[in-house]
Amino acid sequence: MNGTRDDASGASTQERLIEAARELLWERGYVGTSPKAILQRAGAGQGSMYHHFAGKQELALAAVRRTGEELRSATDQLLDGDGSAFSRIEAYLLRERDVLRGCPVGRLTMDPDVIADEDLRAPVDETISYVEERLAAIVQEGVDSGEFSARLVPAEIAAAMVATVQGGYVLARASGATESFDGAVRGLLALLRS
Amino acid sequence: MNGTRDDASGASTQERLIEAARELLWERGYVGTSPKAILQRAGAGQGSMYHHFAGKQELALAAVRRTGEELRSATDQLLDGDGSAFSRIEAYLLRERDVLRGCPVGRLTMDPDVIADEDLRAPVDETISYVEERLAAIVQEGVDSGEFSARLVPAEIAAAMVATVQGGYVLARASGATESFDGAVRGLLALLRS
DNA sequence: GTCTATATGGTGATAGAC
DNA sequence: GTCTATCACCATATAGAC
Repeated sequence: MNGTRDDASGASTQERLIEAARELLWERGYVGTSPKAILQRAGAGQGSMYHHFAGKQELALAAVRRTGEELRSATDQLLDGDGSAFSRIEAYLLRERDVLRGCPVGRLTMDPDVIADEDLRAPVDETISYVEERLAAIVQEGVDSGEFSARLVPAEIAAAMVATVQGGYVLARASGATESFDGAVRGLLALLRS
Repeated sequence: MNGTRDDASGASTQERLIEAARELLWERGYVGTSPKAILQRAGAGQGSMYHHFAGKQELALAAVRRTGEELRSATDQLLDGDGSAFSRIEAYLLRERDVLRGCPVGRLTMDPDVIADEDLRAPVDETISYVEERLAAIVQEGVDSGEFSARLVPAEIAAAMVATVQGGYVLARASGATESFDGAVRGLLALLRS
């Protein structure tokens, strides 16, 4: 059994296929990623993928699920802890990001074949909803403690935060530079402070 | 000469090709759109497109430029006029949108072949920058008139506004519903008011 | 489990008749 | 200007040997 191998170089073929698919889905999306490209990046032969997965969709599903899990877990690390509501939100917004690569989960929402496939869309939806809900709970804490105005609706503020990040990627990729992403985040933080 | 024909049904073949390309680029992006699909939607034969355009890229370029022009012009209509800064910004944010279809310009930033092609990216960048700059000027007006806090940096607030809209599309398409788009916009407006 | 054929249809473009 | 071949190559998947 090799199911326990976990490092990159000595990983099983199945593992390398999932990792190659994750990279390509991030770079090129679902429509822009061919099984051939995945196999080449994974260093596997044609038939290898169809032994482990029924096809492109099933492999992509495994890849998207894992990426979603990773993102939720990274979000937990940023939002857990006992700082003020503002400081935890700031940590989320100012988190180091590969801005010009975009969000590996959010970018999939622009992929027509992902949105058309309930199974592929589900992990995307779950991940984004999870982040929204965690942020909303922290905003609620801030409202309860008097840190934020009681007029704010936590779910709406949380949606604005996630949208600012997701849209920040759009601005940055349009201009080819990270400034507008950083600007959008600073603008939102300024509004939160005022 | 038929270059002056302008309506949909009686439009020239070249015109129908551009319109078909605009629709498909919106729905499926550049990578997801084939010349064949464009020709079928335009009701044109294979060779027709290569008479008017050098290839897929050149046709897409004409389509993206036109979509960008339309979006800038629609933005002008919303932001021109003499209401308060807040009311004009509100008009922009609350504008009627086909939320689940996403932004016909912003969605192209997630297309690897658009971002890799300077000519295709240029009209995307120009359009998004234009909207940001127009909004920033209005925020500046609001700061000057005392409507907004002088601590706000207009370019950052404008970036947060455009990002909220662009990211709102991501939230909506992830969930398959428009609520989170509306929530994000309402959240941003609440922060602007407070 | 992995490999090398092989198959069917799509992609992006060209050639040349009408 | 538009059409119908035609092309070389890619996308996605299957078959079957090893």
